[in-house]
Order: sequence, then structure tokens, then C-alpha cells
Amino acid sequence: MLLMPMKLSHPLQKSQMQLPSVKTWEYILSNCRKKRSLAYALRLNTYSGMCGVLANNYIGSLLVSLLVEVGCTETAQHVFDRLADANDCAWNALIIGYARALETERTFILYKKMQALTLQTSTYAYVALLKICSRMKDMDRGHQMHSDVVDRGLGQDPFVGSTLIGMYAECGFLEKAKNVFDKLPTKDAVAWSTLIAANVKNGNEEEALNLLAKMQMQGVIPTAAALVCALKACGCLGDSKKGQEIHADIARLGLLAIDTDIGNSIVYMYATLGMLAIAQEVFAALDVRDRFSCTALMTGYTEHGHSEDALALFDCMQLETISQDAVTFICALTACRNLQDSEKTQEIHVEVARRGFIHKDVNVGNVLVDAYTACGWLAKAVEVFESLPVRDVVSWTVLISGFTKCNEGERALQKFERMEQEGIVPNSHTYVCALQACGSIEEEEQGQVFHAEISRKGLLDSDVFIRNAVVGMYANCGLFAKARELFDQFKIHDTVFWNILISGYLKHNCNMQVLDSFREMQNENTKPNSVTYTYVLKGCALLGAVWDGQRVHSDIARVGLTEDFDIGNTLVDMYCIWGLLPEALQVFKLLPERDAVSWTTIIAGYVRNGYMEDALDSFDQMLNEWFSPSAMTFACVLKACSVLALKGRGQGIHTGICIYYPLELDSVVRNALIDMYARCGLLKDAERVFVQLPVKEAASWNALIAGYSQTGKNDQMLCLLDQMIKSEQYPDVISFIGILTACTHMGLVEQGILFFRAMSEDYGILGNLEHLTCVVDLFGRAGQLSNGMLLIQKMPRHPNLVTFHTLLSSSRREGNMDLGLELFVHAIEVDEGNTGTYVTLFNIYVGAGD
DNA sequence: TTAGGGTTAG
Repeated sequence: MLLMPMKLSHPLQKSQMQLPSVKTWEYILSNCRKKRSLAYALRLNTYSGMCGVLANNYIGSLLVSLLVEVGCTETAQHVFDRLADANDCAWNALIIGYARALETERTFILYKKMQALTLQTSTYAYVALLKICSRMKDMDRGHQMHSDVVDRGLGQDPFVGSTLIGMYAECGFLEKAKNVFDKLPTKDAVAWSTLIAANVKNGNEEEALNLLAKMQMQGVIPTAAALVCALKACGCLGDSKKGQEIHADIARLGLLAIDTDIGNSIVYMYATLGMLAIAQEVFAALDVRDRFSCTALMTGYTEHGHSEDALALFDCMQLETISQDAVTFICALTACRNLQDSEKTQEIHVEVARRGFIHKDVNVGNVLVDAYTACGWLAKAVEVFESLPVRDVVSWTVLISGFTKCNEGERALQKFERMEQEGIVPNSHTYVCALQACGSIEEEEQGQVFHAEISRKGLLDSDVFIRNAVVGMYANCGLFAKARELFDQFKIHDTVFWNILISGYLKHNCNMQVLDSFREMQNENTKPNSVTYTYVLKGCALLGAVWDGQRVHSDIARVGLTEDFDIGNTLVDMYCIWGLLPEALQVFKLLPERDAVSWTTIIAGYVRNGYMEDALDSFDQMLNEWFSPSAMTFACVLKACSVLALKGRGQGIHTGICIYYPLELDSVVRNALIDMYARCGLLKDAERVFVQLPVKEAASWNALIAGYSQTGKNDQMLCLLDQMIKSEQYPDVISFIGILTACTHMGLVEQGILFFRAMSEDYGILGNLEHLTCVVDLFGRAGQLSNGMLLIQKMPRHPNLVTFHTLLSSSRREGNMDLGLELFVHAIEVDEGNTGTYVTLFNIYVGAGD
């Protein structure tokens, strides 16, 4: 009666009134193992308890094995506990069950008990035990297992052997893996494949390819796994020739049809090698295009500058309902990161959140944080980061790197501190980012602490990135002696290493050292690249080293780098800085392609050299050619409007910025707007922009001060100065130009002198020639010519033409012919060809004649 | 029972 609803098969039904015999049980249980029916196994378990068959150790042990096989390890454990004396099979089965469920500790406790009872561990159980060591990368236990296996006489078993090779490879002990392989009496295809995989896994791709050749020479037919690994090795090595050979072999032997992994691996290999056309061709010919082949192709696109295509393929997958998993989303987000596409990032963010990937896979969260920081959207990146259930060292590194890239070095270092407090150990990637943060904010003390830590951990010599980052940190902090000392310690100086040193010199305006290092680099026979050339050109530009700059220009032409975007733009900039506009224009016109930076450079060049109309014309042309102006472009054209006092044009540009580029309204643009409005006399508009500033920098105050000063609103200027000081924003070099100019216009000689003194005494600012000239003007306009002359004679700096002209004009106004003549002689000494000097002297005589 | 595919940070 009890058995009727259970619908068991006939041997049991026949003998309903009797308890089944041991033989019958054995038959039923083995039948059930063949069927692997969970429901059937559980019913048998219930029934066995009721009919007392567990008193029989053999049958009980069989039931344990059955329950493990259908995945009910816990139930198997219950049966096992009720057995008086479970046999080896039951023990082995339980070990396998726990190992499969990744219950490491329970597995090993059971194993130890089993050994204490001197029961025989099966090869199956050893394979399971070794796999768990491999999975946990537990080398200590793995090693123990290896010696137990040998003691047990299973050292030459092919299954155990291959598993041992895999275990050592997973733990990073390639030599030990090879030893196991060498000791195997018969090396089957799986053993070869495992050793090939072991080499690929441990970065020994060349050996992997050698092994494939050896395997074939010994007449062992490569398995799909071996071919997949070999293709991966070709991709890693960048060996397209070997890759194509293997591809041809696979095609010839018709292996593509036997295994989809092979086709996918071919796509991946070509994608990694950047041979995207062939990758696409193989992909198109695949019988099945699944998420693996699609993601493989997407990887190729993102790694070789075609992130748009990666996203297009990603969208295609959705249209064709090809399943997508976490890895697919990681690839798509990498593409978003490369393209700095905040909209698509957000779209994918919604999708990965909906599907729970952010919580299931830390890598998805990591790449999402990275994508948001690349878009400059730090708030969003932090929001994702804080919401992550688990944060690994990559999560922290991405965040630290993001802060540094967004010029938030200090916050980057705060995150580093928090990371350590949370017990995450930084690796070399993390240190590189932290050192960059130190360099960016010139936090030399912390940088030195990191340097010491890195040395202590032995990371300094292990990694070229670390080496570069440490030297870069010192160079960026301006600690050149230290940077140079370390630089010299490392014997190999590649181009990147030189560039790091040179960029530090450039950042700190040590332009002579830029040129010296460039020469030294060439003496060492290290070839400069486009990055080196841009640094050196900038150094020449700032140094006014025309001869050197032109020589570097011809070197660049000789090595055929004139078509490089960055170099072309830097050349234009260099000639503009020197005031050689025809040369700048010639380079600009010959650029094979122009970008927004090229246009901005030429516009800035016009502004710098006083060609304001040309600057505005170029701006119109830039817009006509559909280039997007940057904050820098707007700052330049607003300056042009400001100098030309083009109210309407300036207002038009302001409107345009607000409509089309709201994000461009950064502090540089806002300050330029204040300057433009102030100089055009639209002080109300200038004040409106000023009031709206979230942070008022010295430049913002200066723009308004200069505006008030130039339009004669001197009282307002003094009032603003007062506010500036109260807001704890101290006036700087430029502020004092505005202040002194205002005093000159107001004829406030005493007040002006007081400000001039306060500049050095109260604010510690060393006045330059421009300030001194302002004071000369202050005296001159107030009719105090002799004071002006006295100042000129006692100046700590050599006066220039402007200084002499300033007092010469005052002499004309005052009709002081003697002083005028004296100043004329000085002015001629400075520049005898300046017509202005002669005109002013002429006017003095004309005035005297009247 | 053993081996193999697409993934993130400097």
C-alpha cells in the first residue's frame, strides 16, 4: 500500500508484502543511478528509512553515492550519519559532493577522518580534492594532496595527473606543473592540452606554441582545447603569422564544425591582433553567433579604437535577441568609457542594475565607475561606488584614478586612505594612481611615503609602470634632484621614461632642462616620439629659443611627423608665442586635418598678438566648419570682443554659450565674460556674471576691478577691493595693476603710493616693471615729473620703452622740453626705430612752438 | 572523473 503512489519499477511491485532483499535494493539503486532522477532518489531515501535497510552498510553506502550524484549532499550526509560503518564508496561520494558544492572545510575534514580510518580515497575523490585546491588557489593543501596521491600510488593516473597540472598552473607554479607532466608515463591529449593551457595562463605563450608543435610531432592529435589555447597564445604574442597558420590547419581539417569554441577563439585572436576585417569575416561565417563570439569581436573594437562599432554590435545583439551576460556589459561599458559617452553609460547602467549584474559581479560595478569618471561625472561614479556590495582593489583603483583625472588629487588621496582603513591592500596599479595624484597636487611628502612603501614591498623593480610613476611623481613635484637620481639608477631609459622626466621640467617651467634632456636623450640614442616633440616644442616656445625650435621643426619633418595632430597644433602654438604669425599660419594651413584644438590655437595666437579682428574671423570660420568651441576658445574670442569693445558681438557669444554649451560656462569663461562686459562698459552685466560665480577666484575679482578702473568707476573699484579683502581672497599681481591704474586716473597719488607699498609690505608681492610703470604714470599724470624721473633712475629693474613713453607723454602734456629730450634719448637707446618716440618728441616741440 | 572561449584599473 505504501508503495503504490510511488510508482516504482516492477521488481519492487512484485513483492509488495515482503521487504526487498539486498540484491533487489542493489538493482533498484543502480537503476536509479543510471536515471539520475532526483525525485526517484528521494523516494528511495524515504523508503529505505522505513524498511530499515540502512542497517546494511553496503546498501546504505550505495544510497549515499546515489544521493550525492543527484546533488543532495546534505541528505546523503544524514544517511551517512545513520550508517554504523560506511564503506569507502560512501566516504568518497561525500567528499565529491562537498567539493562540488565548494564546501572546502567540510571536504577536508571528511578527508582527514577518512585517512585516519585508513580508508582508500578514490581517484575521483582526489580529482575533486585537487580541483577545490585549484579553485581556492590553495597551494599548501594542493601540495599535500600531491604527496598523498603519490603515497596512494596514483601519481601516474592520467586523470589525477592532468588535474595536478591544472592545479599547479592555477596556483602559478608552472615548473611544478611541468614536472608532473614529465613524470606521466603516458601523456594523453588532455595532459598535453592542460600543460598548454597552463603555459598560456602563466604568460608563457611561446612555450605553449612549442608544446603544440611537439604534441603534433609525437602524433597526438590536438584537442579543441589545445587549439583554443594556442590561438589565445598567438593573440597575446601578437603573432599573426602563426595564428593564421593555425587557422589554416583548423580550416583544412574541418575542425570549425566540431566545436563552436574554436570559431569563437579564431574571432577573438584576430580581434586581439587588431585584424578586424578578418575577425569580422570569420565572425560572419560562423554557424552560430553567440554572446562569446560577439563579445570577442567587441573586445577587438574597443581595444583598437573602434568603440562605436563595439556599441553598434552590442545594440545588434539586443535586436537579434542574442543573450548578453555580465561580460558583454563590461565590454559595452568599456566602449562607453573610451568614447566618454555619458548617455549610453547611463542607459547601460539602468540595464545592468535591472538585471542585478552590479550586485552579482564586482567587475561590472568597477567598469561602470570607470566609465562615469571618464565622462567627468564624478558624483555619479561615487554614487555607484558607494552602492557596491563588495569592493575589490580594482574598484578603489578606478575611483582613485578617476579623482586624479578630474583634477581632484586631494580627494584621490583621501580615498586611498579609506581603502587601507577598510583592509584592502593596494597593488601596483593602485600605487601608480596614488603617485599620479601626489604629482598632480605636488604632495611630495605623501609621495615619498608611497615610494618607501613600494620599495619595501619589492614592487619598484618588478614593474615598469611603477618605476615611471615614482620618477614622474618626483618630477611633477619639482624634486628634480631626486627624480634624476632615480632616473639614473635605472639603466634602461626608454622614450616614455624620458618623456616623464621632460614633462616634469616643462610643468615647472624649467625649459632649459627640457632642451638639455632632449639632447641627452638623443645622445643616448633613444628615439623621441610625438609626445617628446610636443614637450620640446613647448619648451622652445616658452624659452623663445627660435633657432632650437626651428631645428626641432625640421627634425619632425624629416621623421615624417608633421601630420600628427598634437605636433601640428603645438607648432602653430610655438610660432604664435614667438609672434611669428605668418609661420604659424603656414603650419596651420598645411595641417592635413584640423580639430577644435587647432582652431583654438590659431585664435589664441591672434589674440596674443593683438590681431583681434582676425581672431573673430577665424572663430566664424571654425563655427562654419562645424567644430565645437571649447572653454578656451570662448575665453579667447571674448577677450577679442573686450579689447575691441564689441558689445553686441560679446553679448551674442554669451547667448550662444548659454544655449549650446552650458557645460562650458566654467570659471575661465565666466571670468572672460566679466572682463568683456566690464571693458565694454556694461558693468551691470559684468556684475551679474560676477555675482553668479560659485567660486570667486582672484581672476574674477581682477576682471571687475580692471573694468571699474578703466571706466573711471574708481569709488566702486575701491569698494570692490575692500570686499575682496574681506572675503579673504587677497589681491594678486594683476589686481594691483588695476588698483594702480585706477589711482592714476583719479589722480590719487598718495593713495596710489600707499597701495604700491602695501603690495610688497602687506601682501608680499614683488612688483614687476608693469607696476613700476603704473607708478611712473601716477606721478606723471599728477604733474610730478621729477618724482617720476627719480623712480625711473632708481628702478630695481631696467625700464623698457613703455616706461619711457609713459613719462614722455606726461612731459609733453606738461610742456617740459628738457625732460622730454632726456627721455627721448633713453627711449632711442632702447629702440631707435620706434616711430612713436619721434612723434611724441615732435609734439613736444610743436607744443612749445604754440 | 582530467583540458579549452569573450571581462575591469596604472
